[in-house]
Amino acid sequence: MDRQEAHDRILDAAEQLFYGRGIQAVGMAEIRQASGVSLKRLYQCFASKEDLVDAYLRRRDQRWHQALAEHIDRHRSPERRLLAVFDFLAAWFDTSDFRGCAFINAFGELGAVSTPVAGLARAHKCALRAQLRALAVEADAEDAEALADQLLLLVEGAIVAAAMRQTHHCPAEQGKAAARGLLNAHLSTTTPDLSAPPGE
Amino acid sequence: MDRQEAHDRILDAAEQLFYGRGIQAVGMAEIRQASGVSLKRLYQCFASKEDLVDAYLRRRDQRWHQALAEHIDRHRSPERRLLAVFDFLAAWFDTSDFRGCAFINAFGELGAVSTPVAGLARAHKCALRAQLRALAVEADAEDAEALADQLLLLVEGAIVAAAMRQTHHCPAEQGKAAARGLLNAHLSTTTPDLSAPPGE
DNA sequence: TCAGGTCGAGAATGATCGTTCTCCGGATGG
DNA sequence: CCATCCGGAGAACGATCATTCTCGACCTGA
Repeated sequence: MDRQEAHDRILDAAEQLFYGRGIQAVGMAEIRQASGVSLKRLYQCFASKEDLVDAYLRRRDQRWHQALAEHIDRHRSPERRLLAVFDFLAAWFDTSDFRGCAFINAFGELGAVSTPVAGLARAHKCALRAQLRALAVEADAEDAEALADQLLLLVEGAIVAAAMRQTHHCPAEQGKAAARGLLNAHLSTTTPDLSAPPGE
Repeated sequence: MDRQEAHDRILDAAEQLFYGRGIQAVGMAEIRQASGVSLKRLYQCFASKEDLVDAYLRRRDQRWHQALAEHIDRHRSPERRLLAVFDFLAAWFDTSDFRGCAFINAFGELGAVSTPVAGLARAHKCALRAQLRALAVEADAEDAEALADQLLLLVEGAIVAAAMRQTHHCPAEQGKAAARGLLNAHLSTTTPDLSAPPGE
């Protein structure tokens, strides 16, 4: 097993464990065991647990945004692209190991105590807002900034609600419905009513 | 110092520390020092850290909901009462020690590892939804359940966004604006447009 | 004054954790 | 065949933490 493979296996194990149980709840020994990499190698690849956490969050951020972008890019019409965000969420929420937003969780756990973690969480949300803003601009919203802000609330709210839900009602559907309403409101002076869901 | 006062001082110190820095980041010794209560007494009042965390979350839940209800009850008109939720949030977000929702944070940190914590967090959000539902019913929304769900997304999203924000834009205002839009949409068949903020 | 009880301060205990070190087997190069 | 390096397994170290224990001071009631 070469260095690169060890690196990846460690990061895979760390992601699954950190995300699934919380960062402070999993020790380096457990990551070692789950990855099948020796402790020595582990510390060659990542100088400290802090480094590993950093790498975990960075890779997750990149993958998450890429997956979201791919989901959006399956659609052409600006409205559909915007609403596709919530379809992406719905699919994510149905993942068997879904446990909320890794960044919200990490921020709640370590945000007050680790500036790097707080910074990565903020950067993740900032990038999400930029993505939503771009969609709002595409959709010709009157005030794209305001729409982006409001959509961000819906997205984050849906993620939190989905993480804690006990019922099977899908917060992504609720968010999508709300987003349709907001989008419609932001377009109301120039375009026809979109309140009724278009067939898809 | 009698038992009751010790109990309260411990809980006060624990709340400030747990909320401000995260539960696992603060040790019993620090709570002892901050509360000025001896370790022996601390363990007489709370049999374990788990107990203390439980009590912290229960008291915070009760106080938070009571403060919200009081804020709502300053208004009479159903629309005002509903939107007052976001004024409550705005005031909360401006608190100097604001660090997001204690329950979202606790859930992210311990939800996967402690069933009591997960249960308390879920109960907190469940009560919030019930409160929003009541407001939606008062306001004669066509579908109070759906409106409550959507408002819940806005509230939780606003809390998360406020916890992480770097700018001084207030997510509570964004949430309020979005809520006005949603409320209006839910009333559109029966009542006049409320999109324009009423003077207050 | 004494016996009994309570309390605070902080040391002791036992567990866990991040990190480093030791030791050994095996691969490699001459 | 030998010397050298590298990696794996896991013991060792030092720190921290939750929890308990010790000890001495202080109060109380007779």
